[in-house]
Amino acid sequence: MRLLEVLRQHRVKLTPQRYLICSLLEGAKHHPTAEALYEEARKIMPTMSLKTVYATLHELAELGAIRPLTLGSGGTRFDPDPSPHAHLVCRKCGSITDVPIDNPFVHLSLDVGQGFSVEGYEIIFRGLCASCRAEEDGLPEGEEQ
Amino acid sequence: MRLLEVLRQHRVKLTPQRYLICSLLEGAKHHPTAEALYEEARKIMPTMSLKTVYATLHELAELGAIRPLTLGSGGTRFDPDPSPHAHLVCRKCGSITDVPIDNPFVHLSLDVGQGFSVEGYEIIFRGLCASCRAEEDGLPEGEEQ
DNA sequence: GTGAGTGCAAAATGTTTGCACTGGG
DNA sequence: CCCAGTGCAAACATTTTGCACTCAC
Repeated sequence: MRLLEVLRQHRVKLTPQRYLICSLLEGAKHHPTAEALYEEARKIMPTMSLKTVYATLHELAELGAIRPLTLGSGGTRFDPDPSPHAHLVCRKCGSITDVPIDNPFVHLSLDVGQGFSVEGYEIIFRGLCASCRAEEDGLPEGEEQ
Repeated sequence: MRLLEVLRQHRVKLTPQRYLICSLLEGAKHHPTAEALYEEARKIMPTMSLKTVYATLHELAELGAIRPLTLGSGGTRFDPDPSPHAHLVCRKCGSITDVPIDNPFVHLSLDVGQGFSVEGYEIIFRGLCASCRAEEDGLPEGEEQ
């Protein structure tokens, strides 16, 4: 498992808590919050503390193994895939979908000028996902989020 | 004034508080926080409440007149320029600089596939600004952020 | 008797918990 | 007010240390 590998390589002690958090993260398809991971973890290890979840997520982020995403509402989310990709955020259902950066739709140069040396970047597309769009077009009734 | 125009067009009542916040925003060169606007506003209207500042900023954002930026630390910032541009965020001094999107360094298509209809996007480059880079290269002594 | 190795408890180290608190919104 | 996230001290787990003991030679 990738995340466990990273911890091992950095001589971080592999406690049961860290093990559990890593496996939940790795299995998580889409960008969970710390709170969500905490709930999941408690189903398996009821004594798990929220603090530990945060601590572990910060460790993993520090090591570059995961990416924290601040998308504007509802707390930081964590992306178990640290490789470059953009995120599609649906304004209605809040879903977050990945888009590879190396596709014809997105192109960035790391030389942005102004003497700025780029170390990383984030791209967020906001809008409506396919299913919410269908809903909004199809049945215009009570479409509050 | 652009922001006032937008409020008027949407039949939002033009209270003295909203008027003040709009003018401060419009004058602000670089991405103030709600807190900063609040401080400014109180110099002129000492009874202004932080709550009102937030409310007004959210209204303006809702109408697409300004852009909230969640850059990961130090509170949400508000960009009075809603036109497409990326942001360079310096990890050392925290400065935020605009980069036009329509330059050779950045290119995005609004058709990102997956049935997602893009309504807006954000691009954040993280790294070191020119002056912090000079500092870090030049005098390697106590370069903690 | 001596050196290699074992058992065990105390000490040290590192981790987790729980709760109170802060600060943004 | 509410909620995401943090600080802190106490609880806990694991590793290391010191030392007394055993056993083979």
